[in-house]
Amino acid sequence: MIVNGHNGAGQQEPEAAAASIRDVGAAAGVSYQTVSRVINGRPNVSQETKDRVNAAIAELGYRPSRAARALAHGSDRVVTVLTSNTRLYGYAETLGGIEEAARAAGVQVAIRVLESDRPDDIATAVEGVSDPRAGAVIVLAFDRAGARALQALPANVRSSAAAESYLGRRTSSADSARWTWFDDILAAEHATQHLLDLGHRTVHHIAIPSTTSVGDRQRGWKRALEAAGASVPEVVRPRNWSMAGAHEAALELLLDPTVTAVLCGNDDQALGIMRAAHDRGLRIPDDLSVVGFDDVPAAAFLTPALTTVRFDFAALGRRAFELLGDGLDPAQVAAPALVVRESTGPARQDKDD
Amino acid sequence: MIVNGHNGAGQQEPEAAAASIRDVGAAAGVSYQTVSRVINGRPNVSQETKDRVNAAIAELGYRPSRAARALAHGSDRVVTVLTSNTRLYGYAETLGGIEEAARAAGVQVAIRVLESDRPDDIATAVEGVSDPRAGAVIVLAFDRAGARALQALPANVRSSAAAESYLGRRTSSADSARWTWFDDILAAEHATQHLLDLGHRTVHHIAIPSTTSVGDRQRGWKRALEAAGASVPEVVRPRNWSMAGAHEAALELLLDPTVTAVLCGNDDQALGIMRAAHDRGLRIPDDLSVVGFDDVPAAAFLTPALTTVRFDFAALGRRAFELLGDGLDPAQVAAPALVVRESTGPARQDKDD
DNA sequence: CTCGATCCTGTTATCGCTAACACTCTAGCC
DNA sequence: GGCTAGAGTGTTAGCGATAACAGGATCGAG
Repeated sequence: MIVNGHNGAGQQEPEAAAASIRDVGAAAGVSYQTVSRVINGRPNVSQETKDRVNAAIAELGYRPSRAARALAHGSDRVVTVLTSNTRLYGYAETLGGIEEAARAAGVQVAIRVLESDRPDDIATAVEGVSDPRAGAVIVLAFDRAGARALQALPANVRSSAAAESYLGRRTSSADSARWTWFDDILAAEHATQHLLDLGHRTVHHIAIPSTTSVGDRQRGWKRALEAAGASVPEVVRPRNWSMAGAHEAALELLLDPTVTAVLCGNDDQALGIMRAAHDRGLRIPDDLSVVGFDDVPAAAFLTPALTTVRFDFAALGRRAFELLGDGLDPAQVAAPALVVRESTGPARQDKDD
Repeated sequence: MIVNGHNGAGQQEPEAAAASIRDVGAAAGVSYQTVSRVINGRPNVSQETKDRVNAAIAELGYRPSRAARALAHGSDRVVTVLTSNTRLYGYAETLGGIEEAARAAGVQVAIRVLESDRPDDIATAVEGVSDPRAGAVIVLAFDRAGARALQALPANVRSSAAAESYLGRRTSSADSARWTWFDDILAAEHATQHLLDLGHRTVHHIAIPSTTSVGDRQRGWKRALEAAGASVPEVVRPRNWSMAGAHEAALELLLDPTVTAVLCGNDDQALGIMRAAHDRGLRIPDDLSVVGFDDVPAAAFLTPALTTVRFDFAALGRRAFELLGDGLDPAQVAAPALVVRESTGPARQDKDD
């Protein structure tokens, strides 16, 4: 990253030494302040001067220094996204939404990933992005690491957060933070209800890590079950948030013949379960109904195509970016919607028939 | 992003106004230069002074200004990744690798996505990242937009590139750029050979967009076919780089009963084809063998599990980051490997039997 | 007891840019 | 025809840090 400032050839070589605003001014025969005016499209510069300056800029290959600009101006147009993951669908999609909105606003986006949810790692990460004079930060608080980072953020840095649900009610963090979230509870309730309506006696649930011990998806699932008077099976907790983990856990779960419907924490898990069903000789949806969460692109092309809850993560990201501005109240993005495809069907009457 | 600098309450409120290095110095009763020394772990500062300064820093909640530091030091520890996409598996994974390496090196990572491959969009994007005094840039040159951005990059900005193959031989861009790439040709050759070995008369190919009109995957496929003396079918070009596009194109292709093996440009396309096979009543691998590229996490859990070529994109990203340093020659990352699973099998003797 | 070496700390100049103010013209006005 | 408004440009200060040099103590050695 360190650029060697020396240039043995002196000023012969136009290449090596980066031109500054003063060089441009000198070349154009105007003060460097006038150059600044031209660059920033400030009024009161004659067309002739403008042309001369632009010509000098082109000739010298001049590019303004971001650092100097930020320093003089007192702020930099940057958002830093604080997240524990950049590859999982929901995270990547949200990040994409933030990026789109930021790009449209001419704001640069930086990423800082949280290596773990250990307090010292969180502290280090937060430390690095907490330059209050620089830009803003958006934290993806979908998991514990994110939630902790959000709380660790100093009150004087401009920030907003995208979360699985409204954490404001549970956190001590200041009002300075702004939030966007999905109504996970309602979404899970609908999905569970869909399965119940199909005639399933009850619905099993495979959980994903959450910001809290009990995630909102789990909460909604339980609520629907209780409202319907169905029994509430024990929640399955795979050893990790991956397809392999879900597959492993499902292999175990599917030994139980009373399991006819499963609500998965996300589509990756659903895929793991579908494979486990295949491994156990179970047909979907005849023997087992599966519902996912997220609606990843692959969901529609699987065989059978996956019934899942669609979330507009990109919109969530865009919204989180907007919340950085002033005068906006926390609000939800478009409600999640259940997309019924082929992986859910009527309950079989009795497996042992 | 603009922070309001005024603070009605004056200095009563320790919260609002960001402390500078001078404030810390004043609070600790030393010059701000000494504070700088403490912050940067420079020698020749007494322990007592250090303690006093650290206490003042903690009390004032002081954070150094990135911008000021960058300006004074002449460079900023930032890499900007220039890419046309952040969500597709290969891109996201490579970005992840870059991020890991950068984080380990204490370098911040920024993202700039290319909205299109139109020259003016490329120019705008390149413009924004070409501050030679700031950090370095890594371009993901997997597609045309990326390749163009790479060429448009001024010679005086430190950069490296991750590409589908060694573009150096085709581009006019200076030596200042450094490269990492996979051997796509060989990988495609192996995959095609695998299918041929299974007894397939020939292998059809669905292409993905490339930096050039003929991608290296296509090149390797053709080479294997010719070496085996097999006929070279016309390449299928879906209307876009998505599952839906591949699905659509495959629906058409599979009308042809002579098609028994398909090499897809990537795993997403493979999924689209597998679904199309299902829609056409074809069984995999009995009636049709399918091979993908990338080895996305889902590949192993599909039913049937997908035979595909594994690429270590994260390693590619890490390598691209390393190349930013000095004294390294361009080199390839671990060779791609064919992972044989369930989607490929012996050719059926004759469909019309 | 004086002197140079070593430690510690302060002073000054700069990085490249923007903001605020000052100044010089040229018009347009009564 | 002197005066004011405002366009066009230059001058002077910083922004918050680092780097290079300068200076005051402290200390062992001759």
